[in-house]
Amino acid sequence: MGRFQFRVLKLVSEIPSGKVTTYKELARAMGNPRACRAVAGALAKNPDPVKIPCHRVVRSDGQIGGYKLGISRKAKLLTEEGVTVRNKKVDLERYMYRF
DNA sequence: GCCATGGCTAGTA
DNA sequence: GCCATGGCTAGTA
Repeated sequence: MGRFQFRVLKLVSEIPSGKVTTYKELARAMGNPRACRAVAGALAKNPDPVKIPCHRVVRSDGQIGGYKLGISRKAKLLTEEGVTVRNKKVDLERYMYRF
C-alpha cells in the first residue's frame, strides 16, 4: 500500500461513530482538494473494515456513495450507529465530521 | 513511461 | 476532468 492510502486510512479511523465525512473533505485534509477520486480508490482497498470505518465516508452531495460489500450494507451500518439514512442520503449538516 | 481503473465532483445543458 | 495505483511495455545498460 502506498503512503497516500496509508494516510487516508489513518484519517478515516479517527471518524467517531455516529458521524460521517466526505471524500471531498478527506481530499482537502490530505492537502489536495482534487484528489477525491484517489481517496475513494484508497478506501476501496481498505484491508480492515472493522478497524477502519470507511462506511462513514459519503459523497459531498449527501448520497451514500459506494461500498465494497454493497451500499445497502453501508446504509445498515450507518443506521446502527445512529446516522439517519433516507432515500440513500444522509444529512451532512447534521452528521458531518471535519478534520 | 503509458494506460486503464474506479466507492468522485464541479460546472454546463 | 482529476488523482493515486497497479500492471505492462518499450528502451536502455
